[in-house]
Amino acid sequence: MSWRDIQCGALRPEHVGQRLTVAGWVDTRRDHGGLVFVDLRDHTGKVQLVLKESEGGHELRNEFVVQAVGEVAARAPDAVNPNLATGEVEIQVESLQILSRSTPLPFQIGDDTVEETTRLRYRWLDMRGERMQRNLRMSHAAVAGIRRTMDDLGFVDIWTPAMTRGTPEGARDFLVPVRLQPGRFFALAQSPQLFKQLCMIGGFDRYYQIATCFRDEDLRADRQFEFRQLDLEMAFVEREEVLDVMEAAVVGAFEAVGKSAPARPFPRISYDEAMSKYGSDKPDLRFGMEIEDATAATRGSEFGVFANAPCVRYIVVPKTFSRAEHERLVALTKEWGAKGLALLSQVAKFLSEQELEAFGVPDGSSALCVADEEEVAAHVLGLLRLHLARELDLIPDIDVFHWVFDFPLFEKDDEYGGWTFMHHAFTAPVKGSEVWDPSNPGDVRGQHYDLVWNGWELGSGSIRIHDVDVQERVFKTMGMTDDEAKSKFGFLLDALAMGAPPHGGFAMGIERFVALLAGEPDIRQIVAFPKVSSGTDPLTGAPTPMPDGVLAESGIRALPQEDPAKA
RNA sequence: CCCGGAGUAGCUCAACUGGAAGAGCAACGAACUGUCCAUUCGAAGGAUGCCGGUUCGAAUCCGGCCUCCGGGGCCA
Repeated sequence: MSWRDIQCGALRPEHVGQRLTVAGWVDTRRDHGGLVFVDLRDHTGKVQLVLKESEGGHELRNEFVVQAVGEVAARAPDAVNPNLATGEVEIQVESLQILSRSTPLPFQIGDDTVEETTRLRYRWLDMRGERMQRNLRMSHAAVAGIRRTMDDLGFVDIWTPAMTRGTPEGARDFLVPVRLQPGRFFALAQSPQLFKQLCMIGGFDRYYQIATCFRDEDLRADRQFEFRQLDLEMAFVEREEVLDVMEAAVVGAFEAVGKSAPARPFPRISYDEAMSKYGSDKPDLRFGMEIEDATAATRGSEFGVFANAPCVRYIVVPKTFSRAEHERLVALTKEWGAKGLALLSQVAKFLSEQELEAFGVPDGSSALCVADEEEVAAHVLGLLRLHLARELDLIPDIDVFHWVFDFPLFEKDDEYGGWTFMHHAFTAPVKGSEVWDPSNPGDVRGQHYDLVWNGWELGSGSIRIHDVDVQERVFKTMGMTDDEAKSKFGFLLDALAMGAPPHGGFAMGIERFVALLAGEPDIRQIVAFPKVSSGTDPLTGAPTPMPDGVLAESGIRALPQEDPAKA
């Protein structure tokens, strides 16, 4: 005997007259004394059970798991429920069995006003609701669509280690102590980057993986400690071929979830344009409000703040600001690193007619100006642009995908004063600039590309270095000695020296992608069991302290921590 | 680490300038044979996140802390 003959949401008039077994959760019950109605729910939907006095319906409570046997009956015309797919039928229960009881619930299933911490603490209940069912199923469908696309395109799914060698550069690693090697640690992989390159050198030509990655950095709406990425790598390719595959994967995912896909090819902008117009390398292109430059026009201004600044930039906002509103924005921009934020109308008295004309602010609008280093002005105005667009509700409900190209290969390292890579150390420089002055590499561009959807960075990729000399030059530019390079990345240098094909690839964050696909504001709605911002799991209570003996076995000892209960 | 917001019954929220902590839903008891998030009646439910201070009197004001959310820093 099976637990059920049919799922709850599948019952239709065609089943009338059949004696069927159904099973599911008690969604609601309406107890009329001699007659009890129960909406029985599973993930496919609900069906109404009708129980007579003798069937034990009074004992049922919300979220009990029950099995019912009965005849499917047509409802009387005036008893049809048009809000239910199964609303034309009901089950006249002959026997009912309670398979599992439930204590009173901390919240009602499907209540979308419940605080997220409570939902996460009782995620198994949250998952019974329509929202998580939809999101996790959509996530599955999107990944299935991606896998299908990759398979069709001849990519080979190769598993790479989660436990690997730590890298001091870039994001912090999660460390794994090793009992057999006391005092030594694996790092959880931040991405399969080097392994997939080795797969190319190993002759696999097209690799992909839905890879789990780990980064020990503060959590955000779009960041968890662990996340998955569509990770792919191709040998003997140019940039365009990689982009083409990625667009195919994105479209494949859209089609798999039944949404109309964005038009290909996706538009492109350069890093320089993104930074100057939008102050961000992942600009939200759903709206304008572009950053403009008034440096030339104010170079000889009598207004010293403008005249003496290395750069004067501004955005024009379709609103006038009160003094209080302006002051609030000033406080915000100072927080972001600006010295101030000038409202053009307030400093207009110091400016000439010509200067004011150069700004060209229409009536009813305001120009908000930052006079500072170019980098600061771009950064601050970029953040302000986003902030005001959200606040003033200027972002249309559309989807914009685009690529960003021509990133610098290196950037200044504020912490150590030297140079470091902008994305990772394995991105190839653009053709023709394979040689540079390691002490001043700021002008070298990399064959790097980012994919952006509505201002979220979905992922990035590059054509990699396949020439061992170029790779050594990159390490050197980062201030690594030959010995250091050899000890950290000797295996890569060896591999590159033994017949490395030209290759390149990409990595796209699955949770970010699905969150946008599902219209969710953060990736916790896409992750079955996410962590909260403090880096803890409210469901299991992890992480937990470990007994000293366990730590000792792994060759480590915990530093004493202040006990918050005593403080 | 920094900035901002929030924390009142199991859940979601009220409580004006400091003046007796309240509602809906859930849970509990009861009535009811056609409801559909049934209805009606009844009873119950609270150290107002924690610690301290001001006050005749604090959910409300002040100080410190905790937790969650958003963001900055950080994050190929």
